[in-house]
Amino acid sequence: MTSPTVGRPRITPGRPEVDARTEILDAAAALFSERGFAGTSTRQIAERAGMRQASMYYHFAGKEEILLALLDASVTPTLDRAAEYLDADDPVVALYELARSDVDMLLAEPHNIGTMYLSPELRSEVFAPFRAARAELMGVYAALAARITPGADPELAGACCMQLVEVVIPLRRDDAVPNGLAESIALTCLRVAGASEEGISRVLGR
Amino acid sequence: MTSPTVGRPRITPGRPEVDARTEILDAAAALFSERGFAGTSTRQIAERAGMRQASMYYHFAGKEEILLALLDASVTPTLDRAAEYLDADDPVVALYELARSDVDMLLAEPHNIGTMYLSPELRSEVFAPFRAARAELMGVYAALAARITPGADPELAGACCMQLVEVVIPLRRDDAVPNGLAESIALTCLRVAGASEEGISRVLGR
DNA sequence: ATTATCTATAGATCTATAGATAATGC
DNA sequence: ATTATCTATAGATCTATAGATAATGC
Repeated sequence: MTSPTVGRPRITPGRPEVDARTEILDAAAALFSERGFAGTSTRQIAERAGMRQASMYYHFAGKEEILLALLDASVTPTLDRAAEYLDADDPVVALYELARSDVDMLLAEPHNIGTMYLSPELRSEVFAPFRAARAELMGVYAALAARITPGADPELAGACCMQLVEVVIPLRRDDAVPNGLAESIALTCLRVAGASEEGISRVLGR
Repeated sequence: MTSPTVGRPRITPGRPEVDARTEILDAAAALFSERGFAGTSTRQIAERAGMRQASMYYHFAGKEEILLALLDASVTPTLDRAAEYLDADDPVVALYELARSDVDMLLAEPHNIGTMYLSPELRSEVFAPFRAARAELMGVYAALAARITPGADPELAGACCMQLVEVVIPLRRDDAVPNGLAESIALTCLRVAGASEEGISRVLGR
């Protein structure tokens, strides 16, 4: 977790208190978010992380493994939390809280890593676990929406809610995140899922 | 518009009735949508278009110009149409029709070119006109939403409506486009914009 | 001896240009 | 002569590996 005491020193010393792996992940997150996966070279990552291009390979087997580590770190806590909301007593409150916390999570990431979620490189087999986790998250949105409005197409409602949550990605990219965004989007998700005015005021009046 | 009669023949003849420029655009749209801009090489584009890599440069100055042509062709008709809805008598009907036709347009594209809208390569100055057109389209959504619910944040409502319309992009990528998608999404946009039940039934009962 | 870096580089790209060539048109 | 292709290639990457090196730890 700190600069190594062992091993050949870097030409320019790394940040103290941060280990090399974290420096690489942080550099890659910034670059992937801004230029995309294919548009970022291993040299750029290493340079931003304060080391030589080849040194990166001591910590990661390749560029894909770096992206995989970033995506896993971003989706795992989200999914763990979503599972808790699934069996909540009140699906309206649960959907609100789920959407709100997902938006907050996307805002709390040090870089706008959500930009990568739609990236075509994720089609590769390497990222199958990440795609599966995303599908599972969408399933939670769909299940909550189905409990709120039993008649509607739950798949579509789930996709719409997730899509709506992810509006934070372009807004953040354009530095256009307003105050109270998470609550606004969560509320909008309730409307998308067809929650009644009564259900909505139940959430707001807590 | 047809295979050229003049000029050195291709090694493998192109599709008849389609000019080379169109073949290049079509090949690039397919590849950009599937692998992204940086992930697609000029060689891949040319090969899919049935010509040698260098021959492409007779028709386009470079890879960026191909993408620009594709994006322009996709956004220009959309924007022209949007302007007509702006001054409609009934903003609820107008928002519904705008969203519906945008979804239909994204579905009608021969390839899922909407995938490129979030691509980080679009930050380049070359694509400023495209970004401006998108901002203008979002302004139309915002203006209609503001007329429907004067109290709310119009910027946010516009962004949410556009984001919702673009749910068609991941759905199409996953081959999960249900019947009546355009109408469902357009209706959901009305809910997002805060349309009253009365306004919604006005749209549905036409 | 172990660790974490470094330098150097092989081999595979990739983009764009130069210049030749094979058609038609005049 | 004009057009639309071709071949060939320069020059700039880019990824990953091999092997050397400079620290600490034992």
